[in-house]
Parts: sequence; C-alpha cells; structure tokens
Amino acid sequence: MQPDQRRAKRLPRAVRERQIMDAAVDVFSRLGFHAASMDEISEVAGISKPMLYAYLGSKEELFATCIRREATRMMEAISGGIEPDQTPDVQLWSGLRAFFGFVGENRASWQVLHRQASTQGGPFAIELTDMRGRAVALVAALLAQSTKAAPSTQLEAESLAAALVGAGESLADWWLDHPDEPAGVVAARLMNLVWMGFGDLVDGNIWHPPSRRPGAQ
Amino acid sequence: MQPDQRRAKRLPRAVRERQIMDAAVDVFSRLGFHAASMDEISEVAGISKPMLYAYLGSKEELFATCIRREATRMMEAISGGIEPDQTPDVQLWSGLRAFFGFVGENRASWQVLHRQASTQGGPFAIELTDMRGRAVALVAALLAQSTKAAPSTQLEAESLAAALVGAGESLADWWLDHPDEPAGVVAARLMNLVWMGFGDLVDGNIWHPPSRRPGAQ
DNA sequence: TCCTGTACCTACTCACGAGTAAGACTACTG
DNA sequence: CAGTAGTCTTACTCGTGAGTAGGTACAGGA
Repeated sequence: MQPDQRRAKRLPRAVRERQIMDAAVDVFSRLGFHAASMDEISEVAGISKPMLYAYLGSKEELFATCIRREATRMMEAISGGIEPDQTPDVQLWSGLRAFFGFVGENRASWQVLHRQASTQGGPFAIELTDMRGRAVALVAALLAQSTKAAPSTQLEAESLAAALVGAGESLADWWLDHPDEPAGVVAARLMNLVWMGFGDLVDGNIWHPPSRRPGAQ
Repeated sequence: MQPDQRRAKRLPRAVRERQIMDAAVDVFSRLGFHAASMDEISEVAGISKPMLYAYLGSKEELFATCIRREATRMMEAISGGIEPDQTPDVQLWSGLRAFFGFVGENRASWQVLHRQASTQGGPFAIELTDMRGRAVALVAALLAQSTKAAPSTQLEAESLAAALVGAGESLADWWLDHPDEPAGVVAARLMNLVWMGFGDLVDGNIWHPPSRRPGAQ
C-alpha cells in the first residue's frame, strides 16, 4: 500500500478503452466468452469493474466490440499484403502469407475471432460470418480471375473459395497447437495443397513463387 | 397432472443413461459447455437432476463421456467406409464420403465434437486431440501409400494429412451453415480441391471416381 | 477558493446454476 | 406381506458472477 504503487492513475478515456480492449481479448481468448468474467477482465486491465461498464457497456457489447476490432485488423493485414497486379497464384500466395503472418503475431486475436466467436450464437456469429464473407469474396474474386476460361465458374469459384478459407481457418487452428512451425512453412504447405493437389505432389511437382529467393519464408 | 401423464416411468439404468447422453449431446451442441445447464439437460432427458448425477457424474464427466462416445461413433463410421484394397485416391474418396455422411446425419454430434470440445481446455481437448490424431494417422498412412516414389515423405505426409483433416473439419463446419448442399457434393468438392488443386481445376481437369456411375453422390 | 465534470473506487444486490440431503415409490424375492 | 435393492423426486445449500448504488479524488475554470 505504498503511495508509490502507481496504477497509472487518471488516464484519459481513449487510453483506458484501449487497455480494456486488450485485456478483454486476452481473457476471452484464454477462457472463452462464458468462462471469462468481467471481474478478471477489469483486473487484467488494471481498473475496477464499474469503469469497464461505464466505458464499454455490458459483457456482450464488449465481446462484440472485440470481435469487430480484431476482424478489421486482420482483414486490413490481409488485403494490405496482396499485390493486385500479380498473377493469381502469386496473389493467393501473398494473401496466405499475410494471413498466417497475422495469426502468428496475434494468436489471441485469432482465438477470440475464430474459436470463440464461432461457438457463441447470437450477434457474435453474425460479426464472424460477415468477416468470413468478406474473406471468401476476396478469394473468390481471385479465383474468378484464374478461371476466365472455364464455363460454370461463378458459383463454383465461390464454394471453392469457401473451402479454401475454411482450410486456412482450420490450418491456423492446427497451428495454434504446433507453434514451433514458422509461418512461411505453414502458408507454403497450404499453398501447395490447394494449388497443386496431392495428384501433382506425389509426382514431385511442387509450387514455388516465381524465383526471387529459392528458400521459402 | 392427470395420472396418465406417463413420463415412461421406472426404466432400467442402461436405457436412462442412453436418454441422458442423447439429451446431453443435444443441449451441449446447441449451447456449448458452459452455457448448458444440468437442469436443462435433465429436463430434456425427462428425468430429475439427481438421477443425472447418480448415473453420469459431474458436468465435466458427462461432457467428456459425450465426446468419447461421439468420437468413437464417428471414427467407426469412417474406417468402416473405407475399402482397403483400392487405390489411394479411391480410399480417400470413400473416407471423405463416410465422414461427410456421418456429419450430415449427426450434426449435433459434430457440433459437440468439434466446435465445443476444441474450445474447452482441460481434459476435453485431450479427448479431441486423441481422435484427431487417429484421423490424421489414418490419412497419413493413406498418403504414404501414394508417395512410395518420393523421398522425404514420412514427416511431409503427416503434416499434409493434418492439413487435409483440418480442411475437412472446417468444411464440415461451413456445411453446418449451408445445410442445403448434399453430402456427396461437399465431399467431391474437397476431394477435387486436395487431389487436383486449383492449378488443374482451372484447366478443366477434375477428379472423378473410376466410372461406375458418371454422376457424383 | 469554490464549483463542476470526469476519472475512479468499495461494497453491495440479485439471479442462476452446480451439486446434495433426505426421503418416497416400485418391484422383486423370500 | 416384510425386506431390500434400485429408481426417482422435491427442496434445499452455497458459490460465483453480472450489473449497480453511491460515493471519493483530482483537474481546470471562475
């Protein structure tokens, strides 16, 4: 109880809100929505519970706000990583790298986004579905570029995009349990799987970026 | 309160246990582990709470038992669907069909297995990891058959198997939100994606089973 | 120096849910 | 019909966690 035990007193609202959001993402990602308590979030954030309610509203509002913030951060990271005037395979490659790069550096964000939000019903799933919809649209547009030739592509591209996004999601989940692998390796693995297919891979044909540096990552 | 409001009175223990398990899978799949209450499970099962505790133990024990039962059912469905003396691609195809067939007919089981169990820590994740490990081993063995030719296959096959299993898991999740698609179509889509790859698909090369009936499903 | 607003707290209320105590009802066995 | 084993219930205890009441402390302006 020394007077010097400064808890960074009397900060402006915007700063506190960021601290609270960071704490909330941390706690939600570790415990899940239901098991997380507002008491613990306020403790991690270094403030008291009434502040939390005054600034961010109820537990549900806080969770929804977390999802929106992290979803926005991630989609910006991905679309920022794509170079639009490259060939489709290179665009896909850079998108995958951006995605796994983001997940690698923001594991808590990914936890709260994918594993938590998708298991809670109600408004949360809506936010999530919205983000996934944007990701699928991004990939579908990219695939549609590749398939100008083929005939019945519009719907087919979209469902394949959904499968690819799903594969990315679950490979990211798998990666959470195998954190030793570098991001580039995981991304390259998925790239090869979806671009070449096992049928080619067993013949030794692998995909690689158009030679800047031979090694991955 | 008519005396005729028979709640199927005084059944033997084994029958009650099955009813309770079914109710538990239903409630857990709808609400998740934490939000599900033992009161609701007992109500759905048509018995009172103390019976539930007497027969299946605590909430955590009940949940773990659910996971074990559903995981076993699913793995049996899959390995029962594979014909071991076929070529690797056909084996993979029949495995995928068995998997999506099971999920389609047991949506609640899949919910509780994948979406719920994977987000809860502790003993549940262990059960789940165990099941996934068996699935990955199954697929990895299958892939290893295909790649006798290639050199550095042992570890590579295993990680590709993990990616494939992950892709299947998340495609099944996606399917939960698009229940109108038939199981065979979803399975065929994943089969094409992982066996042919986009690189072939954009050229119009699709994989199909070695002609019994031309149409899928 | 008083005044007002914003940051911030302690200490509650209240509902809900896990788990239990204690016994009642039924069926079978002798 | 008494006894016993197993089925089943009502009616609790008790902890935990969401949300709030009612304040204190500090900062800046008059």
